[in-house]
Amino acid sequence: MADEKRPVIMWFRRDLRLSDNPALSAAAKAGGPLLPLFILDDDAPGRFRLGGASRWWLHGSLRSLDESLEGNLILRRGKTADIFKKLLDETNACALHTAAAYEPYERDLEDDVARLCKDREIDFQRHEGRLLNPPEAVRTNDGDPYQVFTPYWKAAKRKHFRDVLRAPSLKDFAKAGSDDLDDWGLLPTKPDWAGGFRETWTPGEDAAKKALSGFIDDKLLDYEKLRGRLDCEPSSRLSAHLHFGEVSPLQVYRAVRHADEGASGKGAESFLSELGWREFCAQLLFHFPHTATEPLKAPFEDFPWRESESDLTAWQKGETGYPIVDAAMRQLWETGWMPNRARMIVASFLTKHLLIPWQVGADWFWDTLVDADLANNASNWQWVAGSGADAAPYFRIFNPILQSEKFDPDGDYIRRWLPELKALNSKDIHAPWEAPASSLSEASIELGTTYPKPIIEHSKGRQRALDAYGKVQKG
DNA sequence: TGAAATGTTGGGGCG
DNA sequence: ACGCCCCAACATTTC
Repeated sequence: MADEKRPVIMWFRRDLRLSDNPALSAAAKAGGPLLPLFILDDDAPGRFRLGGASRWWLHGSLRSLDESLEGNLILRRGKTADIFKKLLDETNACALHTAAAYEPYERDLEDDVARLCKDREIDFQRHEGRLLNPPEAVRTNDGDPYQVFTPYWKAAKRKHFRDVLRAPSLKDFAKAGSDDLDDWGLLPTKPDWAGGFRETWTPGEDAAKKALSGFIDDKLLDYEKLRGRLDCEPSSRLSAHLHFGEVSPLQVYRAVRHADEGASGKGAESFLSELGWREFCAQLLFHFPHTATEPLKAPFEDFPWRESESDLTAWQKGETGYPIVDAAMRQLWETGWMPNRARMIVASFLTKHLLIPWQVGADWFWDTLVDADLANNASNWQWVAGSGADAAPYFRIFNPILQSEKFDPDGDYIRRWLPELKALNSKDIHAPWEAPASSLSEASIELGTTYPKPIIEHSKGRQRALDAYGKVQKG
């Protein structure tokens, strides 16, 4: 076995937790002093480089992980391969453990490191941990990857899942030079746009566990009934915790199943299917890596998208004149997050009413979401746009007014994020341009001044989208 | 996890 | 009592 004195590296990536971390448990058992490492590789091209909101979260998550490791987390910044060359020379490490990654760019980095280790006869081990099922594991009878969600999830749930792992006890740490986290500049300074983030979120493994148990105690039972509602808070809000691996999908799966014993099972099943979508998206990106930026369905390469800087800006700033869209976009800007239903509504509005490419919307989400995740982002945008797997048919166009009436019946969500409409009554708040003049003046609203008129009329936008779709069908 | 257009049915008002 | 029309309510088709 390994020389007792040679350190064992645990390469943390998006698995910033101690419990149920197979790579960490293996590294801890390996014998040598543990060298926990995180690398910030900012040379990543375009879509693979961390967005602004994610950076804010990562800072908190690393701070929390370092505390759990009693200040022993080693931080390095630069090209991954270069850092390992140096670190392996410095420390004479004998082994390197990490959780296997499944995104295109990350896999390349991982392969570079694997080669490096092979050259130096260092034991490199990839472990599971990011997903319930590794992407290769769930296949159709023909051996192909699934492209339809329902049969995918049915097959995925039948697989055997390992047991949840306890956090290993860690005593013997290796020493090595580390950057100061504050020098990485992950937090915004001028301007500090993260005030709403700090009020809304606590990154880190402890907070992730609290969020999970809080969700199970308070929301799971009614999840099926209330999912989609915007005025109450049916969401687990676990997305960013899951993205950074502060909690594993297996921990979530087991906790929810356990809590549900004896109950109807409806809430649990419906919530776990969201976890299923996460798995489904991850395996789609794994098998079809080009879908990070290109449509899965080829005809969409010729889709007649529009280009409109002013429409895009209105959407980004939450000034489209459709309260439900604008409320969601403001929530995103202020807190780095919005609920799934809201994401569908704003994505449908951008790609269908405005005919702006889904990639442009995905870019904005990438920079503004604390849970920005390459696989989820690409697959879900393509799902809405109609170019993806098991996608919504293109003619499925959300009516933002009906969605608003259905999922925010009293307008509470709108009022929360659009203070300028605060005084408007519940009946008129979904479509202020149709409100009687008296309602508007009572609420001190002047359309076009205090709140915009709709940038496009719904029926016109709908018709224009249907025409564009017709062209794609012909081509 | 859509919405709109179109079709069908049946109760009730009315001459 | 009867036929006619209107229209809400629901179902089906279409985009």
